[in-house]
Amino acid sequence: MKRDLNDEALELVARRFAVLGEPMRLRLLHSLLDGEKNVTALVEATGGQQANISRHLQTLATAGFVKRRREGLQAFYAIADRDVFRLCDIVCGGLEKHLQAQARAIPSAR
Amino acid sequence: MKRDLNDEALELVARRFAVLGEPMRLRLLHSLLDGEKNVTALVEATGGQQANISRHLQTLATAGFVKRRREGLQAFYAIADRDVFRLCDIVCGGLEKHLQAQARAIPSAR
DNA sequence: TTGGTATATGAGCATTTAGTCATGCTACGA
DNA sequence: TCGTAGCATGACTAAATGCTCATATACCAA
Repeated sequence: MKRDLNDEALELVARRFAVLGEPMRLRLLHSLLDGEKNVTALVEATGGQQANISRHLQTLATAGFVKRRREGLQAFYAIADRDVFRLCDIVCGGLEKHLQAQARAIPSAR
Repeated sequence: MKRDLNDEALELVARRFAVLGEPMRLRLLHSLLDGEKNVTALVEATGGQQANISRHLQTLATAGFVKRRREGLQAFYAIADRDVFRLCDIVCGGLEKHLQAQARAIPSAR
């Protein structure tokens, strides 16, 4: 099944992958596995700086991976698209296969 | 199901996403959908520069998404991990949902 | 109104990375 | 052996991006 592949769509798809291509953002998504949290809680959970966490959350929200809910002073973030975990599972699976293949290629490392 | 989340694994997973986070690399993978191709063919198919294509292929190969086969003067590349298309399908699906949600949020754009 | 709290954001620096040019390397044919 | 074709890679530039500091904004309580 050949997909229509115009430049704009390609950029959008690549952009979504790129958003997931940052360890801190994956860490944030992981922290949100057990439900929504406010920024302060995410700062503590990830050990990052508040400004940085806030920016990453903005990036994740813009891409639609998380959603934001304001409640008074606080902003609560939650997973908006659970497909993100299917993606991570597939990547992790591929990663395992790849690392095993590398291990086979370098027997001394086994 | 909580995953063990050490920094190293996180970097590896993020790295794999990041590799898919470039339009030209997605274009290359797409070009390889119908079977292996040599570098020259991929240069023509994507309209890129030879040096750049070669670098992107290197990146894809290091991540294990494509494999390389030398035959005389030529280097043939082929998809090594078809899961990459499952990933793209999920991202495309999420992208559609996200764009539709944005469209609903900005009725004038409909 | 004043002060404090939670989050967002402007500005700047540092790092990474895509792209390009030139060149190197390897295999092959004459 | 010499020349050429196909591909890889060193060196460089430009752009994008993550991070941090300081500050702005929004909200709440006294």
